[in-house]
Amino acid sequence: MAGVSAGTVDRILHSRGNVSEAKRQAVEAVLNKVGYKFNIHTSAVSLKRGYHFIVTTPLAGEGEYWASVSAGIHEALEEYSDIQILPDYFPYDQFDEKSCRSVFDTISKQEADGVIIGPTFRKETLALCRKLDKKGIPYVFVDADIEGAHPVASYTVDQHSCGAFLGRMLMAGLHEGKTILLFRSERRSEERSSNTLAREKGLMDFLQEQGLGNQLVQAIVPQTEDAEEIILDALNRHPDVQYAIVLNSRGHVIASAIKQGQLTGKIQLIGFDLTRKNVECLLDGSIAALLCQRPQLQGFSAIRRLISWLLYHSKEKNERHFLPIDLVVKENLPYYREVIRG
Amino acid sequence: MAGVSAGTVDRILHSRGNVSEAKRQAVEAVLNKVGYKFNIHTSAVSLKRGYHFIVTTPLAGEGEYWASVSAGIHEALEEYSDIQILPDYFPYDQFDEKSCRSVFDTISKQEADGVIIGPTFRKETLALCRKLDKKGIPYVFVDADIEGAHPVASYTVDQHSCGAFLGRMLMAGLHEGKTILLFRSERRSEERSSNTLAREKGLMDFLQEQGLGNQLVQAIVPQTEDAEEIILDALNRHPDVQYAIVLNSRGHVIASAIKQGQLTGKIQLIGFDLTRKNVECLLDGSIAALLCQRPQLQGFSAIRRLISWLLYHSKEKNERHFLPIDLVVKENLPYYREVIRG
DNA sequence: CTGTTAGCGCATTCAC
DNA sequence: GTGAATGCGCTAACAG
Repeated sequence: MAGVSAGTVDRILHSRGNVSEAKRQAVEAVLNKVGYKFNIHTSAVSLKRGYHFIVTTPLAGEGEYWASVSAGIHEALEEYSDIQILPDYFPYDQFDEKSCRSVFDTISKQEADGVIIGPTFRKETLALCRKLDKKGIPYVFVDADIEGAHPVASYTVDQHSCGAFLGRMLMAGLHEGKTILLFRSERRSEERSSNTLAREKGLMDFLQEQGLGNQLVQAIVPQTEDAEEIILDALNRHPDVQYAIVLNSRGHVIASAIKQGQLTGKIQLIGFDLTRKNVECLLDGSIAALLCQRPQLQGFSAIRRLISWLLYHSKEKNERHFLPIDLVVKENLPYYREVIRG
Repeated sequence: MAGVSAGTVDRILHSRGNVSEAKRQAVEAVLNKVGYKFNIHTSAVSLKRGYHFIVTTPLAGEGEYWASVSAGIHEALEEYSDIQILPDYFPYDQFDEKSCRSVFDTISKQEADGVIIGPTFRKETLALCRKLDKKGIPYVFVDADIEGAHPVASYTVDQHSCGAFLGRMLMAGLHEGKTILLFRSERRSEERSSNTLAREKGLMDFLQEQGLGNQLVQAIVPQTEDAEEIILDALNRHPDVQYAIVLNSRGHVIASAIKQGQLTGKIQLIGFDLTRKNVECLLDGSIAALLCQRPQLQGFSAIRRLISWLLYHSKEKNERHFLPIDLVVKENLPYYREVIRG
């Protein structure tokens, strides 16, 4: 239509240069007129080449949070199976900075076309990102964002809103004179998870605003064998407790203690994440509700975005996507399994 | 690899016949061995042809429920823009059986490659489906399912669970001696929406089970001008009301009355669907929570399924998909807009 | 029944 | 700078 060959159009589409200004304008005019839309799939077919993606997240035990992220990644690979992608997993120990450092070191020596990072340690992650930036390897964050890095995109949840959302649920149900008992996990590492901290701040800010600040008490849960005892002890010390809450995915630990103490139904436990253990507790009634953050959608979106970046340098870098926060109870649980788009 | 030509493989892949049993087996063996995966996009490219889809749902006013379904449909068309699809909208009046009948009549005379149906009237829908069955035109249900029809798939929400979910939320927050006031809309048509009825049954069953059955009272909301007055009157007659609930998307009507009566904050209103008007009420606090059923995902999935059916007679007919039920309050609202997959 | 050929949108390679 | 040729997975049309 513009009187040029396919080669020239290709050079223009991908800004490869070596095109005269006149022809460029002519072709772009036609492109606009016919509403040209890039076809990522035929492009991939034609390219023939495969891609090598590195996925580095905390080690995903079966049925745990990070396994859902992986599930989303696999759904995306299935969906885009016409594009050859080889995922390569590099899990690290989220409680051990050294493990993270050594894994990230290995990664920075690898050749890869893209990296998906589920970050935990800020310093280590930034170091890795700097190396990737230097090599020009695109990367995407899931679950948490790291300031100062330059990812193609990040897929996270606004944890402050998450905490506020929890606060709203508590406020809606809290009876006169009753209290909320917040269980905090003792972290093995010195630094507590930044996601958990942000949730806590969101919750506290909300409760303060609503004048409920003094109805919340706290207890520490150790990672030791006698956790159950300590939890029960805390529950007994606070007979007015109506809600027990946990800001990470370890709600099932509190649930065990609640079952042990025959307190099921007397105390409403609210936790985070649809892990297998938490789901079991939701079903047996020892957990009243779980807040969830679409881990599968995170994984799915990450792959999808890397593909669109690699095949078609689409849009700007540094997109920050905040995914929905879902509330799951026994009644709507069956419909939350493995749903990305239907 | 099987020593046959592409033509033969194609005949086998699409069960077009005219293939000897021996070659079929040989080819299928190879297909399995190499893990062959059909590529729907290159197939569409090669086919060159476009598709004509008919979409028939209740008329979608801007910002209303059915507009979200349409939004999902458009997102899918965007996603699959390499496949030429022409959507054709045939809205009907969901309060007028005759309008539906006449629209469905028109549709049954059209040529189409697929139909998406948002059903309201059982008899009319069944009549349409029978004609489509006869013509061999595939169709998909969104929002509601019709027994006795043979859709390729349906994308709905389990309304009974929806009602139970609402019941759970009410139970969690209900104070001693307080009541729940259920507002029912007077339907212009004789038959009340089957979705609403199923929700109601789910709610009642749940409350009964939990021994809360007698804490619920009811009031009828007319579709007339004086609705607000009648609503306020009902609220005044029941001074113990803690929760007001509505089982359809008209929660904003009750919210208006609540605002009028200066009852915001005193009465917790729970409704359905993220329509524009409801969202406004969520933001100003007159609606406490909304239950939602992913209308966009319904539309998206419907298109996606029709495509996969047409291009690759994949899987069985008659899939029934139940989508998640979400709870939206002010705090998680911002993250629920237009999210299909990220 | 089966193989050949042409062509869809796209990208690479190479000659001019 | 530019175009022509080739090939990716796929399908339709046709020849045998």
